[in-house]
Amino acid sequence: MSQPQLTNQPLAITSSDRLLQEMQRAIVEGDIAAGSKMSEQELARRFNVSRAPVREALARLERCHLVERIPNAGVRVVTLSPEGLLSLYQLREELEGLACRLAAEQMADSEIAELQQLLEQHLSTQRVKEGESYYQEAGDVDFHYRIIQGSKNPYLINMLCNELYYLVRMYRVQMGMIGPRVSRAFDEHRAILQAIANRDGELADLLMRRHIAASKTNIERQLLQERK
Amino acid sequence: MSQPQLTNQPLAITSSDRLLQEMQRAIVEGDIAAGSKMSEQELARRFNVSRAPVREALARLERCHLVERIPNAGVRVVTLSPEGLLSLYQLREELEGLACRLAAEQMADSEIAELQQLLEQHLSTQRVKEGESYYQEAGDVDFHYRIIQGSKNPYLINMLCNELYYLVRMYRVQMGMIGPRVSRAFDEHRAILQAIANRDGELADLLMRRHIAASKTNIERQLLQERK
DNA sequence: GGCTCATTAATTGTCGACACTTTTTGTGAT
DNA sequence: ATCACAAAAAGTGTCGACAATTAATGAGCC
Repeated sequence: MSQPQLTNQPLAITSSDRLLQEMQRAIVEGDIAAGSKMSEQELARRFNVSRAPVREALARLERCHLVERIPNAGVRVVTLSPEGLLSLYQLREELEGLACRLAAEQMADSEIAELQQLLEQHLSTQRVKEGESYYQEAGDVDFHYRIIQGSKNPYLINMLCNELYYLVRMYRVQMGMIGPRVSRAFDEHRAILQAIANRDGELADLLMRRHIAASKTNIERQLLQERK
Repeated sequence: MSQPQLTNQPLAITSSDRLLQEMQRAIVEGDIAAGSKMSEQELARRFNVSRAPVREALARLERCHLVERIPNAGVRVVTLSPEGLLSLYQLREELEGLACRLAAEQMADSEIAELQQLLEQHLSTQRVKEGESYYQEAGDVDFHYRIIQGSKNPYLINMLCNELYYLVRMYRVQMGMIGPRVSRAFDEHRAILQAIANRDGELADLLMRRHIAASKTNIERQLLQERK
């Protein structure tokens, strides 16, 4: 039940890989504040490496939209905003909808069966550990991840699993939004998978869009609640 | 009527910017063969710079899917394939369709008017220089570019204008596909823009998907013709 | 006191050199 | 001749230092 592997490189091989993972985690979880500026030298000192791997890692962070870089002026962590969240989820709806449609065509029967099994397993685990949100998050990630992989479209996979995933997670974490919606999400997952099993791409597409839209409004509500 | 500016940095400021542009052009136009391996040292010698900016440029080339990098083993130019083309255009259909839907909501009346004017201008230029494909290409790029910008969704803009654009262009160029389809494409452009002007996002979405699908089958036909 | 401009400090971009990994070459055995 | 294994060559990853650019500091003027 471990966190699924979202990158091709199994474990940190090189220095910059380690850095990347550390900084991804730090930014996503807010250890490095949103909007703050990151000095290359400071990071180099902090992690006991040269500036070269730091630059490499920063370039990759920019790639997954966690930092913004201005030439000759350095990088700063992105700032979260309702508009940003909306833009991000607009894309997710479209892309994951497409992923479902393709998965309904491309996934092997064995892959679908595996995923069904995994889903039931998550559900039982969830029932035991009621309210323990981490497992929900892990299960949710796992489900979406497998469907995206099932689309067999390498560009789509790269966008969702490498370029957009961490920012989505950052929004969720920093808005304290890994919350309830558990049983409902499970039901929605099951319906989506059933549509895929029936090779009904259109329906799977529609259901996934609704699923993500629901998640979006859920976060938006949370966001408004904090500001009132 | 110059090539529209697809990147935020107006002109090459830093060394790696220059390198990036040179290599993008070289790869897209086939000066550096698809599938060939690129040595950092060799590139450094060839462009009279150190390896540092070369690495920077290569990282950005990877970002727009023009090269693939294997840790500790170097980078090689991507290879073109019918499957790759299909995957790419599947995404484009979806993303540019979304761009149209958003543009229908977000574009200012003035922006739409400008684009209409530009389109007519392209058409007249095209009629004069019948068959001169470059102008067609430039006009096409320009049209799509403006609509994408009109979506006002920064992630969508980045994906289409920075990450996918050059690969799309590589497929078109290396398959000798900047060809006819001129007047028809213009008509399709006009219909799409009209739908946007009418604030009919649904229709603009549909028309754009068809427009791209037509372009795709056009390239596929070309590809099959070459192999017969 | 606030603004402009020159000077200083800090940060990024680039360079050449070294350490480690991968690939190639070459040697010997089956 | 083919294959396995070892040595060498090439290439990537990392390091520290210098050059160029940007941001910060302070003096002078209004």
